[in-house]
Amino acid sequence: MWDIIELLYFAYRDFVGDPDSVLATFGFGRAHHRVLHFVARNPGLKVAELLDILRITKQSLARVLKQLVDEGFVEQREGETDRRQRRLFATPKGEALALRLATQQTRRIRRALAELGPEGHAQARRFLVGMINAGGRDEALHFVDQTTGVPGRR
Amino acid sequence: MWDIIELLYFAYRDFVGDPDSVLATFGFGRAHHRVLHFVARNPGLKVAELLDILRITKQSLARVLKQLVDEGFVEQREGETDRRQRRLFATPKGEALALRLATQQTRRIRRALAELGPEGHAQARRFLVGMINAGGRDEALHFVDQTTGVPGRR
DNA sequence: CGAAATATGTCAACATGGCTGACATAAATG
DNA sequence: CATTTATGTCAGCCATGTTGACATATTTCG
Repeated sequence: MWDIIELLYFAYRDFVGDPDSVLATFGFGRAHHRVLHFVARNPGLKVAELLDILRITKQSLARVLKQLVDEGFVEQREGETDRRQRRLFATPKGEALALRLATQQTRRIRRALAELGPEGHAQARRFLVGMINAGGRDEALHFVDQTTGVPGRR
Repeated sequence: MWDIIELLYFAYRDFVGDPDSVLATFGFGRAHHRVLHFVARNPGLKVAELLDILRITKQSLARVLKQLVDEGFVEQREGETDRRQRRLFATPKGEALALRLATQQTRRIRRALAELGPEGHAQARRFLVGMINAGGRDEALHFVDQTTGVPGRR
């Protein structure tokens, strides 16, 4: 198992490092990336849901979210049924960036899966799902699968 | 691929979260964990090698390493052939902690792999190796495999 | 041998992105 | 109308990353 522990470390390190240079040109960091990614993937996401995905505090989120909104990557709209809510949407500009960031990571994943044969994707997926806390697994999968707005086909 | 991006995020989040509570009781953070882990796995590691594994600066390393040394989890010994070197070793106390931290993560991994069938370990391993930068892959595998001192059997 | 390269340590200052606690506002709900 | 809910915000702290400059001991090389 020790090999998996270390490989997970190395793999994740390189994986999240992909977007760094692009992010830097916008003055953004990894925190911005995570927010933008999940907003782009889940149009109309509520702030509370985003907090729950990221498991950070309101204040930590506010810092990066404000920048994304101010610079026109994310847009907030009043909830249709509940006007207290600020539903979050990626703007076209935001979606373009999210797509660009994801593209590099996708390339890396595709390359890795290519070495695994036809069942690779399903296998990798099952492994990763199994690594998630049993409790939060359904919730995580909800965000992973039940996506109505993949960036690029809004 | 989007599902893998997100699952990797969730899986890694939970995976690295396992040791947090134990670390907190020692006043340590994740940075200490990483250092202790690689030292325990590679007895006699040179500082330069550790810097290369972690990809952090000398100053960042110094901060956490000093604490680990001061509190008796890691020990520095002069290199036998090159006396400029400070080879790093986990003390018995350090190895015990490393083992304890790894045990939780190992349990999680074992559980995830159990759902994959007999080839699970090899498959997960190949996937993760494929995710590592092609350039640094050999070097990473060097540390993953060529381990002379698994904590617990020193 | 003496100069240069190497391995490591250290100081000061700064950035990012977590955190807590307290408090504010508007809207929904009972 | 009182309470709860969704969100925002202020102030400050902490962990861990960064840069740049410089110090020390030791090895290596011309």
